[in-house]
Formats: sequence, structure tokens, C-alpha cells
Amino acid sequence: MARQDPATTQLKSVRTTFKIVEFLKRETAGSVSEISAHLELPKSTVHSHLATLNQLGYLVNDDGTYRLGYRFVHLGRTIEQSHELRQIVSPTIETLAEETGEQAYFAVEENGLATNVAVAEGENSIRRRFLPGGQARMTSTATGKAILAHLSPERVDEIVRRWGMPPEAPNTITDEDELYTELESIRTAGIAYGRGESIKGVLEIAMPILGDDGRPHGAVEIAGPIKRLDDEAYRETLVDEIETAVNEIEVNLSLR
Amino acid sequence: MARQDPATTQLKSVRTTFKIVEFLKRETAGSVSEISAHLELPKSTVHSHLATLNQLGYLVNDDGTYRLGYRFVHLGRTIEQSHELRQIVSPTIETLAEETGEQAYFAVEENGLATNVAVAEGENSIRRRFLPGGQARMTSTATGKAILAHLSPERVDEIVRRWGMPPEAPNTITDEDELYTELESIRTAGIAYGRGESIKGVLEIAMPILGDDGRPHGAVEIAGPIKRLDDEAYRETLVDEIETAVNEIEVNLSLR
DNA sequence: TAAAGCTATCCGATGCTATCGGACAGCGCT
DNA sequence: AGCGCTGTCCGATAGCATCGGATAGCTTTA
Repeated sequence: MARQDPATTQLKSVRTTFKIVEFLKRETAGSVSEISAHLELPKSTVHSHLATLNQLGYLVNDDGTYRLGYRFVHLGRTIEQSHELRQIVSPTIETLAEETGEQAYFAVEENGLATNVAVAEGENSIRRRFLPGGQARMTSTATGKAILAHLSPERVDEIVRRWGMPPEAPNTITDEDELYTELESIRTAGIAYGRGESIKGVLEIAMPILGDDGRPHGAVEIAGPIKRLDDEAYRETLVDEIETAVNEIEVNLSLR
Repeated sequence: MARQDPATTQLKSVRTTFKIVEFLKRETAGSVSEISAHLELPKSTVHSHLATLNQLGYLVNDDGTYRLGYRFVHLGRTIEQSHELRQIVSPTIETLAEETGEQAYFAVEENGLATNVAVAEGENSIRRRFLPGGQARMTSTATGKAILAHLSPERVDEIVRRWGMPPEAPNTITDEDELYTELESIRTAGIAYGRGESIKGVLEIAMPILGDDGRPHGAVEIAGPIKRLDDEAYRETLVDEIETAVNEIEVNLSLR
């Protein structure tokens, strides 16, 4: 008999607990019946999970409807604060957004996903706000591609196989060979662009932060509406600002 | 036979998962053996929990040492952002800290604990930083007492029984009768003070936000070193600022 | 006022599955 | 080269998560 799918084995109750947590994350709040209906779980099962989370202090019960509590907020904030790289990078990302007036990001690879570690808004920035911790496929974001370009081919392959390359926006790269040539040109140019590959109408410009050993720590990005960033002269000033930021971060990393 | 202790019944595996999560929250990172040793759990059990959390994307494995991932950060940030009361209150707390130069807080009651929903620092503020989501006993903080003063006696009793009143700092109230007279005077004065009851050397001044039905939504607080706030004239200006903030919040709540 | 149709919560039996000890392989240190 | 540590995997046991049903409390509707 074939081995069980590793994604479905192990600690099923823990898995359903997080299914419930993620449901409440999406829906903000919910009753036992609602959760039970949407997740197709028996009411009594849902209830016992909710009761446990409530006892642990992670869940609040307002007259029959449950919502996630501030204990999770504290958990997340603690993780953020104890992340050294974020501490180093944050001020630079803040000023980058301030100087350019656009959105600025710093992202790292985590579990094969491009993960926003620091996010900042400029005065002209588009309204869609990505929260810290937001994750996206590496293959469809500029930060992701900038990082991928400096990972080993085996690791890139592993990530692509794990998360696939489905179309997310008009220009998403969905072909593996196309991705590899794109990564090659990113490597030589030292800069990655995303033109409506993750979200329609958004242009992203990203450069990697490389360690002394050549391994990528993460990537700095500026994102804005494709129309405004269409002007080549403006785009060049943005690239300049990104280079300054990258330089600053690399210095701060070596001084650590 | 007596009923089982509700704190130890139900979903044991979920409970141990969160034990591990909270260990990693404290220690930033840890190996299987470390966690196994500190929590007195078999290595294989710890491993299967870690593997599950890793599969779910909440945990990152850096060469054998595990740490909590940015998925928890995103979870916490999402909860914060979808909390309406926090959205209303935050700007006021920010300006309160700015105007006074001290630390400013807004806290609510959650699971019987005073829970910081919004925190802000002024330029003179003490360095110890409370993160959003931080929780403390209601009986030892000014925000907690301000809220308790407007809850039903039964609810107060329930909370006190659940969390107890152990000494936390030199002046912590540890006697129930003393607490009740204190709450009575807070109710008539409309203001609560904490004088080194939670943390030595810190003075807290708090006022509740009350709904139309008289039930408390939360409390606004300013905290600072007892020495600086010892000056009565200065303290009065702070109380004035808090009153302004409370008024602003109550207006914004009624306009909702 | 009464009763129907919700709801959340509780209970008890079944059999799945979390647990646990042990075995293995890989690594860095001595 | 060998020792001692590590993380990971396996398999058997029984503990416990699951599930259906029963109950009680609430709001709505007649």
C-alpha cells in the first residue's frame, strides 16, 4: 500500500483547530452552528474545539458568537518584535516609503512563500494595504523572484513543485522554462520587476539583499500603480532609492 | 465521583500544541530536544506537533531549530485590524501620548483580564514597552479597576475567583474587601489610580469609557514613573487630557 | 400566552489516533 | 576515527477525540 499523504496525516485535531481559527480569521466572528455548517464538522466537535481555545484564552465568547482574542495579537506582536532582521530593516523601509511616496516592502522566504516582514505606505500609495506577515507565491511577486534568483536550482524546483504556478493576474508566469529564463535575467540585471503578475495594474520593483555567502536574506520592493510608474525617468529614480535602501540594509547587517 | 477539572479536560493534543507555541513565544526558538526537556514531553510527541505546525505554515524550521512563523503575525494583525473598537480608539490614544509625552493605553476586559487594545508612547515615556494584546490582572491595573468598578458584583466576583489577587508589586491589593471599597470610591470619583500595584515605581491614571447602558467598553490610561507624576499640578493636567480623550472616544462611539 | 424552531451545551459509546519508547541515521565535537 | 549528540521515523497500545443524540434556554411567530 502507498504511504499516506503526509499533508493529511498526523495530529488531526490540531489541524481542525487551525481550520476553525482560520475560518474565524476570515469571517471575524461566528457561532457554533455557522462554523459547523461551513467546515462540515459536527457541532459537538466544533464546540469542544471552541471551548478548549476559550479555556486557553485565545478565543472570546460574546453571547454565543465566538471571535479570536487579543492573545493571538500579543503572540504575533511578540514574534515580530523578536525577529532581528525585521528590526534592522524596518526603519529603512519606512524612510523608503516616505522618500518615494509609494508602498515599500521587505520580504523573506518562509515555507516557500514570499512573506512580508516590513510594510510601509507613502502618501501617494495605493489603498490596498498588505499587513505584515502577508504571504504570496514567490513566482508571482517581484520580491519572490528576486529571492528565487539567488537560491539553488533544487530549492527553486522544490518551491515551484510545492506551490505551483497558477495564473493569479493577467501576466502571471505559468511556464517553468519562462520562469527560469526570467530568473536568469534577474540575476544578471540584479533587479526584478513584476508587471501585473500578482495583482492587475500593480508594478513592483525589487532588489535582493545578499549575504556574504551569496545567499539571499530577503528583498526590498516598491509597488505602485502601473500607470504612474510607466514613466521611465521616474522609475529610474525609484530604482535609485531602492539601491540606497539595499546598501543601507547591507551595511546595518554587517555591523550587527 | 466529582466532576473532572474542566481546565484539564478536552482536546489534550490542542492544549499541548499551544504549550509548545507558548514555549517558542517565550524562548524565540528551540530544538526538539530543548522543548521536550522543558515541557517534559516525549521527543517524538514534540516532533509530531512541530511537524504539524510546520505543515500548516505556522512554524519555520531553520536547520533543526524551530521558530514561530509570520503566519501568526498575519493572524494577529488581521484580528487587530478587524476590531472595530480599536480602530475608533487608536487615533485618540496616539494623540494622547503625543500631547502628554507619557505612555497611553486603551484596555478592555477579555476573559477576565485587562487587555491592551491600543498602546502609544510619548517622548518622555518609560522604556518598558507593552505590546498590543498584553494582558494583566484587572485588580492590579488602573484600567482593570476602572472597568471592574462598572461591572456587576457577580461578574467582579467571578473574575476575582478565576484569577486571584496575588501580590505582584509592593502595593498590590490582595484583600477582597479592600478591593470592593476601592472600586466603590473609583465609581464615585470616576477615576482610577494604580500606584505601584502592578509594576513597582509606575503610576497609572485611568478613566472608563461607558456605553449608554452604563456598561464599560474599556478604559483609557496614562502611565509614567511615580516620581514625575508625583506633582499634583502636573497630574491634574494629565487627568484633563484623559477626560478630553474619553470625551472624544465617547463621541466617536455614538457616531458609529 | 404558547409553542415552534432556533440556538449552545452536555453526555456517553465507539473506534480512530495521539502518544510513547525505541531504533535509526546524520552531524559536529573531541 | 569514534563518541555523543541531534532530528526523524516506526509500530503498538490505550487514551481520548469524535459523533449522534438529548437537553435546556432563547427568540420569534401565531
